[in-house]
Amino acid sequence: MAFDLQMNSNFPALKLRERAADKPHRTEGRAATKTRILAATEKLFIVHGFDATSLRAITTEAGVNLAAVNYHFGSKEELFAIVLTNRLDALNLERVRLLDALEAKGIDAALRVEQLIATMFLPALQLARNPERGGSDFLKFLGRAYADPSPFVSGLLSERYAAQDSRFVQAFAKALPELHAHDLSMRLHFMLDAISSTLASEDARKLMAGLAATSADAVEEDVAVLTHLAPFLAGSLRAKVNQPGQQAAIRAVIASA
Amino acid sequence: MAFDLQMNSNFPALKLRERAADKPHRTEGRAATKTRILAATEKLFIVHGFDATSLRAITTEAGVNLAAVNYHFGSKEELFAIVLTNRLDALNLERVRLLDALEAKGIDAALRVEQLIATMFLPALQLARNPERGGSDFLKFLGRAYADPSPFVSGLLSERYAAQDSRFVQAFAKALPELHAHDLSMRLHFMLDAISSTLASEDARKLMAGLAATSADAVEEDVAVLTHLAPFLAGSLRAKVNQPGQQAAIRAVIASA
DNA sequence: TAGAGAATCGTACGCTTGTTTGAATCGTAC
DNA sequence: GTACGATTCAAACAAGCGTACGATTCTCTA
Repeated sequence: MAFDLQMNSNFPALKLRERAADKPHRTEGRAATKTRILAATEKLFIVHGFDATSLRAITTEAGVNLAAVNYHFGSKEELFAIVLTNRLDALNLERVRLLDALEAKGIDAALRVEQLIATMFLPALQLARNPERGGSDFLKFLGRAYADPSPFVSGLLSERYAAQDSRFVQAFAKALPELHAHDLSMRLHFMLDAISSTLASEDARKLMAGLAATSADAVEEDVAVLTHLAPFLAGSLRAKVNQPGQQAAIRAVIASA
Repeated sequence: MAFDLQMNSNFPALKLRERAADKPHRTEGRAATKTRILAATEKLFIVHGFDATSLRAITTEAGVNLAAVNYHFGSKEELFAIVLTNRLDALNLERVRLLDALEAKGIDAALRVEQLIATMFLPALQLARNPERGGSDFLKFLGRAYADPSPFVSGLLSERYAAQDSRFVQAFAKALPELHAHDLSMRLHFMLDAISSTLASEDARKLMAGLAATSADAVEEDVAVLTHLAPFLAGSLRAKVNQPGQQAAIRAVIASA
């Protein structure tokens, strides 16, 4: 298990030095530039990812001068670090808060896995209903972030959220004691990779929207989505290897090759 | 279902015009340059993907002149199209051949899903044992190809292999008649995304290598890998929504939020 | 052996990238 | 009202990219 428990990241991009722009002379009389840059960055990141989003595209979208990014944020990486942590810190905080609550009240042994899955994904669904958090774009953002191929993005995520991730790995390990550690690790990786690329793609989100639309109430929306998602994922996590007959079926396929 | 059945792709990058270099003057007296470029391209693509692999990196790795790529292949896209189809045509041909064989002999109704999964992944495992096909690097290559974010790569794959993909979608639909078409489509997407990013990552491949290493025989290796993979994936495909008690468990989580 | 065409080479073009610079402008406090 | 710091601006920087071109070298054929 390659997780370590340090909470404060020392990821280079996060050593945000104090910038001149951080102590504004004027009394915050519309510091619109920084805000507009952040919004434009998020919007373009959702569509194109880190590498393919240029500073020129961002500043054009925001209607500000090209040099504004480096003036206000220092570099492209520092800008994206702020955009990413703005959204994801809240998410991960809420996730562990919910996990704490679940573990405090004790969990149904038989449905532990489904409840852990619900705990992982409910905060995202709830934040996705808050327009201040980007509304339904929040899910696209999430998918992009965890599927982004840039070493900068993946490094940032794994450094900053290692502790929270480890909490969930341990909880799943307790809920699935018969599963070897490396099998569990593989399956969780699997699960998260799949979720990420699904959230990032347009059609899968439409499916989820279809599920949610059947009920107007917010809670019922979450129930609808999670009752489709949880058994599906739990089924894969709980699957047993070497069921009787399966070996024979697979050997039959190999034989016809 | 957005598949169409045309076999011959008209994807722009595949309209490979006849190049001067294709009809060599000399009787193939070491045309090492083209081969070395192809090998270097594949090697670097595995590590960095399409966008992040520059022609200068390729030609340096291959020890040839920068202009050699455009001379022998016309463009970066045409070069990568050849590299990709070289490996993937053989794979997909073998996949449908195995599917034909399976459908001809009739499949065990109860284990249909496992057998279809085995049919999808066995050819990759077998090719991965052939040193001429890149050995174990073949799996990394596969993962990179299907996880690559470049529109060029994803467009090439979906255009060229749409027919084969459709064959498997139909076979799964027959094996899982109770699953709605859009649920099946979502879960298959899920499955393939997960497999791709897993193959592309180093640690997951080590896990699979660990499984395979327990048995020396080639067939037993495949059996070991597939008996771990198939039930896991089949479990997620077969999972039923709205099992009794699950809704309640999920509502309990929401209540503690 | 001479010539023709294939192959390689160095080099440069045009473009885009992130970043930097120095001057112009703005807002506020003295 | 003037002076100062914060902010904006146009412009340019160096570096990297894919591609193209003309000259040179190589290799086989006539």
